[in-house]
Amino acid sequence: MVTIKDVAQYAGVSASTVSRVVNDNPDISPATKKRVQAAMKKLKYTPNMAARSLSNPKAQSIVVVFPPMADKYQISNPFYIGALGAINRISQQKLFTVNTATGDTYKEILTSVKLLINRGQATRFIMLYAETDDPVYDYLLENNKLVTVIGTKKNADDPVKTVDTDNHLLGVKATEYLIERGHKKILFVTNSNEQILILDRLLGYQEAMFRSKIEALPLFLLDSDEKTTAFIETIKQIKPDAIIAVDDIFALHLMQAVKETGLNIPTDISLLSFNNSPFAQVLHPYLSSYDVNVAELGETAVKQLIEPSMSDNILVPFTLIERESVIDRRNKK
Amino acid sequence: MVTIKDVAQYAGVSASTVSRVVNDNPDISPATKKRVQAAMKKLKYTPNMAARSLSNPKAQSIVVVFPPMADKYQISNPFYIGALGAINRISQQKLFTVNTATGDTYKEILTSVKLLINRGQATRFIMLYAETDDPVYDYLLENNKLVTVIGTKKNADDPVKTVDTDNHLLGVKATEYLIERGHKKILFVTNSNEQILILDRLLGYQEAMFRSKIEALPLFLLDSDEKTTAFIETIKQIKPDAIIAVDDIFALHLMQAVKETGLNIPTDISLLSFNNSPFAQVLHPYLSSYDVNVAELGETAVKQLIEPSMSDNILVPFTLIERESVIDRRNKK
DNA sequence: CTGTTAGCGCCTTCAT
DNA sequence: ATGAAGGCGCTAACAG
Repeated sequence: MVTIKDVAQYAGVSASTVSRVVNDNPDISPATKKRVQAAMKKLKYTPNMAARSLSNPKAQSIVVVFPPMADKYQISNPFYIGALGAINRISQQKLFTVNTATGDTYKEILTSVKLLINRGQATRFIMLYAETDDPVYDYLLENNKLVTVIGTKKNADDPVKTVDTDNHLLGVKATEYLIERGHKKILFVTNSNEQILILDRLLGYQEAMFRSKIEALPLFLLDSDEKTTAFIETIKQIKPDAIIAVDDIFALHLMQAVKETGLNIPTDISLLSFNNSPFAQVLHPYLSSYDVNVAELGETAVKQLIEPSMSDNILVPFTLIERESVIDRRNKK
Repeated sequence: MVTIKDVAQYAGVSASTVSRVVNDNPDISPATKKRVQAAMKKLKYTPNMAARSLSNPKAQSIVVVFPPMADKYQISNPFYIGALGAINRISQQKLFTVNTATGDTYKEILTSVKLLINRGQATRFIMLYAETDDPVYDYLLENNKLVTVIGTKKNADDPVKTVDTDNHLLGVKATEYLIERGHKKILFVTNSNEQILILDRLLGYQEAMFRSKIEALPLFLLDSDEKTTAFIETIKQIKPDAIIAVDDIFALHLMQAVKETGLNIPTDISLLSFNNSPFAQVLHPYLSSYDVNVAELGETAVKQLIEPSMSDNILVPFTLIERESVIDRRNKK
């Protein structure tokens, strides 16, 4: 293994100098900087993370906090693993070590977090979820840790940074996309009305409908199996020409329900959803769905944590993945 | 932060002594051992991992190697995240730090692995996948790292440990389960015949059929969309009373295909699958599926890596999760 | 702008 | 069975 001393010797400088170029210390002459970098490259030097965080305890590690794993649905969303990948990638570049805090319950996650803190002086955290009654979030704040959450903060004045999708805009864009393609009766369906992100999307939908001077249909809340029959009835009565579902997997349920009405997707009803999870491509028609750009979400989170210049609250753009579940109805008239 | 010295002082011993009890050094008197442990507890001492791996470079870290993330399907299997959770949990107990190696491609994963090795002297690895042409596996072996793979080794004499599901037995049990419930014409359907695990399950199926003196149906390989019509034809002709699918998500495709024949699941055809992923509960009828016990797989992997006494190759039991897709046909006669 | 020194928390000889 | 001393690789004052 090649150490900082090897590089120093090879470059004819002291270890501190090498350390300085590694850490981008500004007051170092371009000439020696170049020489040292050449030496590092030549020797294939890679800093030892353990030594690093020993002498500079509060800086070199990022811990990624996962949501409770008891919820298989949530956890099997490739979002989490994708975020981990993205975070890993730039953390490696920036010479940060990444650890993970996991558990089946919030309590276990908290234990995991505490251990990491006591053990390795972890001070930087990325929370992959945002839940209202989450003790981990509270603990981190109480102990003055640096945290950025992918999602929203609990209270407006919490000292945490956030990266998130612009869910309001998402609602607007989805609705406009449908309207542009000749849809008039657009129904917004959700399986929960407790998450802020869902509310935001709904508001976006309503705004877009209003602006297009089309009457918005009331939200249909399908939050239990029992409401499925009511949903089917609603479909038969209202005969919407498009449905916006808040999530791919939920959209799959809707597909099954719609099928029972005898109506066809997408011929009779278009279906548009969010998250672009693998569930979008399980059954035909494959779902058109909005991708929220996990990689950028993850990268931004890391940058917010280690680059002081980054803004505190950032919104990341999304992308529509067009597949089979929405058709253009304009020429049908 | 409380250090080893604090504990030493509090217990009235030297730091070395504390270090020895932390590391289970045998020649330490029971009395002082007890006293030190009390002190540790009292002071809530947790060893600093960075310092630990600095002075004892080759021992304190485990890296978990993920499969390429480009494959969204594979990666969204909660298996990986579940394994990470289990590994995390006992690694924390055993005073090991866990890092992750990730990437979109094998090449990127390899880069990640190399970095970890050069940086933190990582020597212990858990591979979450087993693929025949995987450069990461080769690299790890060439460099004499300690590795256990969750799955199978490439060559019988590779110096790696393995934990795996007994896929042959899985095939046997699944088939027997169906037979016991009065099924006679059992069709085994797969979307690939290249993975060893699938072959093992198939062999298990054939063995069980043979032992029950029931004629085994030929394997149906549904590895492309074009073969769907052929599959539908086969169903109509053969009229199986049960189908074994190699994976939940694949089973979902089969459900859709079967529906087109006019036959009903489970009334006409039972459907049994493997992996017990969240996909099993997306559409009714919810799938009966075999759970492979991720937590134990992960825990065993860690133990194999750090406890010399553990056997090199271990099989972990599985569990059937009964839901709606299989019915008992015995009383129907 | 660069080198020297000390020390981060722990483990491991080497003594005793 | 236990303590003292040195060092792992790196960074952070402090000089100069």
